[in-house]
Amino acid sequence: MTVEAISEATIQVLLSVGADQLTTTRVAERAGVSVGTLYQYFPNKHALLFSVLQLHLNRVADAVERACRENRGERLATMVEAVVRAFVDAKMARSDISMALYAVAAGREEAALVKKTGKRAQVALASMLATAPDAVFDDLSFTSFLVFSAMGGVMRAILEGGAPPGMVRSLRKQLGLLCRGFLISVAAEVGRNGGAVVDVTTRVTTP
Amino acid sequence: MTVEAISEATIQVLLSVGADQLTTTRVAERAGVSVGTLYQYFPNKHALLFSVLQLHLNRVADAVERACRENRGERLATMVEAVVRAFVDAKMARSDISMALYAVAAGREEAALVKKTGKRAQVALASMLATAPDAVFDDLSFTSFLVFSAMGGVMRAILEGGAPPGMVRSLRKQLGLLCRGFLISVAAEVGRNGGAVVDVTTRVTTP
Amino acid sequence: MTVEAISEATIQVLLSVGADQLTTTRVAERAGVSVGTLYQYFPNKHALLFSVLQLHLNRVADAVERACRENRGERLATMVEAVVRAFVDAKMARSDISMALYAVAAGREEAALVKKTGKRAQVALASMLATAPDAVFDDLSFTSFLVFSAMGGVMRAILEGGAPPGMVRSLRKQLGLLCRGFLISVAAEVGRNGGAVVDVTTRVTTP
Amino acid sequence: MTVEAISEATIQVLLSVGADQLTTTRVAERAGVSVGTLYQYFPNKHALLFSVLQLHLNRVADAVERACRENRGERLATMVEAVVRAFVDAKMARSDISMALYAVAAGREEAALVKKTGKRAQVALASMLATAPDAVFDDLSFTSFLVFSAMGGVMRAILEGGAPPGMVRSLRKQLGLLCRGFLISVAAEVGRNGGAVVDVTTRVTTP
DNA sequence: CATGAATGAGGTTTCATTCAT
DNA sequence: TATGAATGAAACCTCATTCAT
Repeated sequence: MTVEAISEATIQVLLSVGADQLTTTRVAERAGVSVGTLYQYFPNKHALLFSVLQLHLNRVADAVERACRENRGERLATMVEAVVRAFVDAKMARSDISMALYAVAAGREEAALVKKTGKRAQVALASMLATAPDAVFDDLSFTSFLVFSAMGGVMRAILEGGAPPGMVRSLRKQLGLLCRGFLISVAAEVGRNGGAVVDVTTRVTTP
Repeated sequence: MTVEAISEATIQVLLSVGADQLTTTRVAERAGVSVGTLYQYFPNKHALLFSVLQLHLNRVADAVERACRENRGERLATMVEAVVRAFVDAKMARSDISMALYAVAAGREEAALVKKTGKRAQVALASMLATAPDAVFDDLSFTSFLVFSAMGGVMRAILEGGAPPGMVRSLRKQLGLLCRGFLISVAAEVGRNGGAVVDVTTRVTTP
Repeated sequence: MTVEAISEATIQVLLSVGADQLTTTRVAERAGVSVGTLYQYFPNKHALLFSVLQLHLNRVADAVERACRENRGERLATMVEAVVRAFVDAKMARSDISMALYAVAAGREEAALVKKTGKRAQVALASMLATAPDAVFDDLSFTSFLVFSAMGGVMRAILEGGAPPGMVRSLRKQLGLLCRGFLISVAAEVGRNGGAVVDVTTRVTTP
Repeated sequence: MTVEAISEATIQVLLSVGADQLTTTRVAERAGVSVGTLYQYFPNKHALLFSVLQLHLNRVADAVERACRENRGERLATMVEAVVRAFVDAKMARSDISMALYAVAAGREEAALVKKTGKRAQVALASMLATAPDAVFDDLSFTSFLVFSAMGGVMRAILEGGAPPGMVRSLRKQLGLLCRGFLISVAAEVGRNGGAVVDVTTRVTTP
């Protein structure tokens, strides 16, 4: 389809020449259509970029939401593993797109979109975490925000750093440790303050 | 001084109109000088933005490096607290600059600079963590990378989300939990795999 | 056509305001198009001027080449008359262009182009002169160079001096004398040095 | 002296970067003074270039004038040899200057100066030729103009072509042939038309 | 619907010139 | 007199967008 060709071309141009060398003409050329055609599907350049960004962000948020939906009531470790896997896979499925869009996400409205779409994932995350049988949380909204933004930060650093192949597996594990470690700490904190019982898988003991 | 006025004006313009409405003329006006003067200190627009970014990134990396230097040999909890404090304070000292520069960091060379300067902080982090008496790590380089990029991701989300006042204290604590939780988990992993002794402050026990 | 309108406008602007008051905007205005259009046909100002110069130089070189081609084997006097006529006519056909372009030809690359295109004419000249039945030459390459550059010098002086009307006929004659006189002298030189036979039309004798 | 240093620097800059890369700052730098100083000796850029051109043109015109003055009453061949030598030597004495200034001479006022100064030389030339015992001329003004502009054209082509070393001697001879050949032809023409007696050194005969 | 030549506002950059020190 | 930072008009060039075909 023409629209898809243009969207895809946008990514390609973004990757090959960068965001500030991206011109509507170049995108159209790459898509194999004329500028005029591009403007028949997108009212202006900004809308084009915004649309592409939106598509990608939604894909990621959807993946996270689905993972959260499917893991309600599971143990914390399972939840974390599922969410991390969903997030990493969604980002990595088209890592080129993920990378390309960091440059687009810098704009004002774009940043707002990133925030808004992220919020969706965070809400799903919080909603799932509330059902964990082995952990109790204090401020699930803020906690989810931290988990999600930490994952996002690592993901970005990985992608922009030029992910070594086979890094994905390792990344899933480490990101799992990061999230689980944090959630356990937070839950423990709650336990300490409020006497709640915490049952965690990872036990660390002094000899 | 003129150069500083221009650098500062760059931040102001970045914050008030955004990165792609930033023009050299506008920056010069804001700085109270003429365009010509701006070009006597910066060869071109890109160099101006790059320079401002570099200044900021170095300030942050320096703060982290110093914290790492001053906490060698301390216990893990102390280290984490110090680094988180240094990082958050450096970012928050001029949170306007931090925010303004996210839009600048999207460029190609800029991203490379972010990576390079981040590496400096990560090296310092790794070097410090290696001296922790109560934890042993496997792949300190990657671990530091994760800690630093997670902190960066959270920081960015906070800043772009419009940090609520009084969030800083809470942020320091949560970021501390995030990092400590991760490091403990990682260290525990090592202990499990190689039998190394791990002595952590936070103990989480099942009843 | 648009391209021709722009080329023509370039000449007009060159003549009306001079080379260093020539701006791409002014040329576009004169051509009745917008700057953008100009830049769709010429990558930059330099290319525009270069192109116009090239066109003119080629026209002159072509004229000379044709004259040389058509007069192989003729007597020296005929050859000279034909070449002078071709050269003068080509320059005078659009004397405005000829004049306008002296200012353009001053640049580095432009001078190289002048030289290169001139060389073409000189080669044709030499090739023709070699077939003259009534004269023998020593160094035809250098001789042609002298003939061509002398004609060029005179032409330029005439044009920049503001050619009086009806000067053309006189000019053709005088330039003919100049070239023929030189060629005869050179041929005579050869005759003197090497004994070659020289048969010239113009005989000058002491009483 | 400062003025001379600046004039010389102008030539150097002209030669090293070309006329349209020549800036007053660059000239000042090369001269080892500040822009301010340059402006204390020359009211503006144009005056600077004009002055340098004027100096050079006068040097050449002076040389030709002197040669003409000193050869009044001599035979045509002697006159020609003297003038050619004077002209070539004046141009070659500082061939770098000669070359550098072609780019400057393209301007409007500059072209006028070239014409005006050339006129001086032509007048001297005519005045001398009038005293030749062995030739009679019709339109000495136009004839001198042709001789001078032909020499100028050849000179320019030689200089811009990158004069091979040792070309000078050859050049003097060929330029001599060119001028003498022309003058003889012209004089012969007069003779033919008006019956005047012409006594020339070069005799060309058919076997 | 598709095309792509034309548009022109506006951004970046240069550089001759000034003037306070 | 010498300096050189500051000036700002103006040049070059780009590119999002339109519209006649």
